[in-house]
Amino acid sequence: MTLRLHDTATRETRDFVPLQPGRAGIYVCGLTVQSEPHVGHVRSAVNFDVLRRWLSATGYEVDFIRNVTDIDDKILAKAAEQGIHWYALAAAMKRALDKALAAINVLPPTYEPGATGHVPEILELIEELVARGHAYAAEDGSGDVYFDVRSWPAYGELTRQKVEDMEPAGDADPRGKRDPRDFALWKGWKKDSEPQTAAWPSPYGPGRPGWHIECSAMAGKYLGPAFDIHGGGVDLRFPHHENEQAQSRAAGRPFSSYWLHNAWITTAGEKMSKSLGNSLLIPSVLERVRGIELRYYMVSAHYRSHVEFSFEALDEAAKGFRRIEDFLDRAGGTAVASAVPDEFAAAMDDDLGTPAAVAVIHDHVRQGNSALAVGTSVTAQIAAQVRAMLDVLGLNPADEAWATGTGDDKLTSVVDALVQGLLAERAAAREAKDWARADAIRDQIKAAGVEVEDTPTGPKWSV
RNA sequence: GGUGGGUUGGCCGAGAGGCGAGGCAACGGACUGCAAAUCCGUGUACACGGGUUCAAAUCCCGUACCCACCUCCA
Repeated sequence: MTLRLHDTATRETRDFVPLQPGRAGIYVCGLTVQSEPHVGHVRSAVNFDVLRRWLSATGYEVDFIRNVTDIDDKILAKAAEQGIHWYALAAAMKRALDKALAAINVLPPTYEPGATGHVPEILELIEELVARGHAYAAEDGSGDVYFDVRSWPAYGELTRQKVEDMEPAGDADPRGKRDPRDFALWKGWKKDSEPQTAAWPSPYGPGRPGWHIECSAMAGKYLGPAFDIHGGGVDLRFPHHENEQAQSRAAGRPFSSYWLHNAWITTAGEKMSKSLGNSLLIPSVLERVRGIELRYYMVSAHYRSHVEFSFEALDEAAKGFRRIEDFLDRAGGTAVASAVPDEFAAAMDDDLGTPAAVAVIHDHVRQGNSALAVGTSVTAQIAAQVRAMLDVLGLNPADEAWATGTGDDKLTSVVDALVQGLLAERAAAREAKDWARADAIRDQIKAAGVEVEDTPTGPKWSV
């Protein structure tokens, strides 16, 4: 079986053929750390985390590079507004991002390069482009360096657009540009409005990297001139990815073989944009559902499908996931099967068909529950398969990534001791067929927020 | 104007010519002292109008509405 991926550059779902057998180099555009992460950011991270896990599960050695843009116009502007250093804002938002991603079990990338740490690589690439006649220093003394769109006939190939049809950038500063569509590789330091810490020396004068160039430079450094997969959100297709590809190819680097783009998650039909201010921040979402439930919600939709976020749908997903967890609880054990079922693998191989993959998990859960009812030995085997499938999706409840603090364990044992006392009383009442008394005890426990279920092996409680 | 995507049952959400993915909710049954959980069963779904075909949610033509990108964006 071969993994097939939908390449947005060719608009085809085609076999994944790595440049080197058994290895996969992936570059994903991470975030500009300018504000708290919301569910949209997290969706992208989860989608590509699933890709990475599936490649690993099928035997690939994966180099997963996800950048963090730690300097740009917005970071500078927001920091200035808040009266703090731009790097203080970037660092604080980076910590918030790390926390959010850890809460939904997104594996840390192999390496997470930042723009500010790669100025030499960026300048090297710019110089290469200037030398080849694809970039020029602005003649207005601004210190900017632009990519010359007209010098690269393939410009627009990624998004199938003709340069003539593109709207000229209305808000762009046209100073010194040969064409309004030319974009900045290097931004000259504006000494009147920007702190000195936001400028690095360069042959063009002090300045900082433009937005797109960092990804080309860092992908080149860590994955080489040619690599397998480049990912990001759909909005990045243009201009960001188009520009990345143009820059890289104009510098003689073949760049990415496949382009993957995840769709949006919206609220009230609107894009969850930083500028709209309707962001659903992760900490507040996690007050409602657990991280594993949020992740399940995201994985149950296909990465290329637009999702309309709603708390109702999130709650439903959480219930659906608990059904899986309940089965694993009842089945006991922690064994993980060495291989996932064929239907699951087929679903994943088909452009990461996580909805179908989740359906396979539910099918197994149903079979497992049936097996459990008659007490057959296949139960453990089914549970092990379910865990293997959940592992691929980053949803195995036994994964230590989901482990809660030690305080919880202590609390659990205290509650257990209290509940057990009441359950013993209830058992005595049931023994005496005093149903009214037994139910009263159950209601009393329930009123405290603890559900009691009678199982063949005795009563079980859960919060 | 250019480019790309969408509209599926009460809800979420797959599929991409022929057996009704899966989940949530609902209803009926089994189990249970009663519940819960679980299992079994129950659904005239594919925006609209034409067309192709033995067969269309799926392909073609047209229409409507929605969304994204076109140099801030996951």
